[in-house]
Amino acid sequence: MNLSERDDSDGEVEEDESEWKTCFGDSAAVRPATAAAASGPVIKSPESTHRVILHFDLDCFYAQVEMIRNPELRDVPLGVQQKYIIVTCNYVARERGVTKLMSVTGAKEKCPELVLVKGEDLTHYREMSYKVTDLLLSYCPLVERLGFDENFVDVTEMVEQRLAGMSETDSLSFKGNVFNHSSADANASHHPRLAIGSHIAAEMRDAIRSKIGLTGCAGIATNKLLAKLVSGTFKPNQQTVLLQENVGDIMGCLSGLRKVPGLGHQTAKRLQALGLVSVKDLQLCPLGDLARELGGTTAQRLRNLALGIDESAVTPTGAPQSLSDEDSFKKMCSVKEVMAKIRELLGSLVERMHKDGRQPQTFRLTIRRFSATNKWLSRESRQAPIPGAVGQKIISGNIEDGVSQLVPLAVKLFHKMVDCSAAFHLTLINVCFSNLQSRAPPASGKGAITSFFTQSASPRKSQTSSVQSQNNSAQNADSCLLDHQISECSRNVPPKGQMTCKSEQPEETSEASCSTGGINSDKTKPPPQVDPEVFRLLPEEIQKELLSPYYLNSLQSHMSKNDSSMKADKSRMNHQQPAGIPVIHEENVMEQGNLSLPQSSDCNFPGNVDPEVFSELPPDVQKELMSEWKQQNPVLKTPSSRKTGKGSLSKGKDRKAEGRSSQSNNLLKYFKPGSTKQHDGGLGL
DNA sequence: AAGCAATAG
DNA sequence: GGTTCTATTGCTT
Repeated sequence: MNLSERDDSDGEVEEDESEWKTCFGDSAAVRPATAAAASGPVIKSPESTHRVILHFDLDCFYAQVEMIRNPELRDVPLGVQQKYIIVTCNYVARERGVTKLMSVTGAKEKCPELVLVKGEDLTHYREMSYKVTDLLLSYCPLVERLGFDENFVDVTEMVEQRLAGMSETDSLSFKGNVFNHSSADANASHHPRLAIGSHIAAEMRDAIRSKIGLTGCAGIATNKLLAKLVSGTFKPNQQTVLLQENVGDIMGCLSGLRKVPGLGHQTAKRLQALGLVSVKDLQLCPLGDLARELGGTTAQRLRNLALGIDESAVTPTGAPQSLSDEDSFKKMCSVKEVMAKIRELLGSLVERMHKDGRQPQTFRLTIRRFSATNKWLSRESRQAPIPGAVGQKIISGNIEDGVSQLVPLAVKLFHKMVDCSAAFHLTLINVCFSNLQSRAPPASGKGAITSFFTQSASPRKSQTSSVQSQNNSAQNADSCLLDHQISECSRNVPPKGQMTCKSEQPEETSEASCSTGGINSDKTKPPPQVDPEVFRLLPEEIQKELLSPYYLNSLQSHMSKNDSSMKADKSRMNHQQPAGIPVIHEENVMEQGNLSLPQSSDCNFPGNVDPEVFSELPPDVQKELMSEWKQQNPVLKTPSSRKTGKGSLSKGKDRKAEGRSSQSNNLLKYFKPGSTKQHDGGLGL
């Protein structure tokens, strides 16, 4: 867990603007899949600056969780320890010089009174983490997790609804900080969407605090990159808006290439080999040079990142695609020890798997061998299918049996990697379940569709259950306007670089009292949990299926499930279009591309890609896209390999979502009674 | 489908 | 960049 500081050294303030011609965005945004809405209109716009993206980042997450579990830790310097490392610490400890990723001995030297809590077991953190995600999901379906303590939320649709319901934009204001502006300076009526976004962010942060008890930062901007960058500019427990006119500033403030999210140290090294060390270097580097070194699409993507351009979608994360447990140690060199460790790890993994409810199809064992050089690198793994019977055992709750049956499999894999007739020295073992399948619906016939809906019922029971009470009360957040000081971590920490940011003072959070639980918010619709709009669009047989007692039952027992990917699609249509040509029709964008869901016929050449746009792409990019598109089709196959003609429900979806729905892995396929509508009801329409 | 690299917190 | 314990995606075979 790494709630890293962003030390913004100062940098040249660079012009942003222009350069639009280069902005082909993230390649992901161009994929037929992501471009969503197969039948939607192609909007030619350099970047979707009308989007409103939120990034949430909890303050020293592990430490906060521990302080909730034991309130006596609130005011003492607290460090969370994994092995011999302080992975994070609270702000009291930070004041005394403790930093993240410091060795325990080093931290004790700095701060002898430091209280340590063991944090190797992630269970509690994971649970809290999902509570936050689920709470955000109760507002809006487009929530993407990034690690345990960060979430992106695409609130474009919510913003549009509120905007449409407003008579005058004069009364608008920004909540929280505005990057590089004083409050007097920033005119909210010039940036109505971001202004509304800042209010939504404030409401969500307040809900997270009042319902869950966690504080954190938020960034409000027009894409994920910028939202993430700006969310860290005022810490802790504050939020910041980034205006388009300041994109150049914030990118210029980054102290090095590594500060660009998505640019890791390997690519930073390769770029350094080209003589590029600063963000500005990357911005100015001729695309050809970059492309030669990294390939066309990567070159374009990196360059766009350096410019603050990022068309990548907020992709709903859903239930995890794999569950793993691991342990590291100084030395393990006997088979006996290895077996014991594998058993131990499998025990907790199987239990987690059981709670999840899905059935794993493949098992993987990973080891790390000791080696003086490159000690941390070098993980090796072997994986194998899990026999169906074993998988059944796991989910049926027979944990002991499940473990016992997996051990031989693990041992087999172990011997594929380690020759036990020779000496060995391991420093880590990891066990992992992946290819997680939801229970196959007993129904025959339209298997794919059925599972598309029913699978949602089971996953993530454990994590989600806690939110059930929150669903109802969440809509309340809108009307919650009572502010009150709580100040816990209320120091205002301005960015180190020079930014004349005006802040709301130590940001206060609105206090409880507004969280009177949701009374009765249940809407009863044709099928109670289904967005009526979406429902209307479905083919009749699917409508019938949704109304079947089987499905309704499964839904009703899982009211906490929200979000439909179809709903997600609808909103995606509005803002995720292939980019490419510098023509801006921002005002029109939102009207178009509604409700095209079921149309998407079977044309496999992406109907959503404008041939004109395509033809203007660099040849190598064209080639890459073509080959990607070719690979789309096989992905459609369900485990039973049928293409399910009417299964074209998922046609316009992005590849990730596609894979997920058909491979059945996760959650996120369920309906919740108009989540956004409920929230917007108050102020929106 | 398998294994690994890169990226992330 | 290096600690830990995860998790995801994309490349290569």
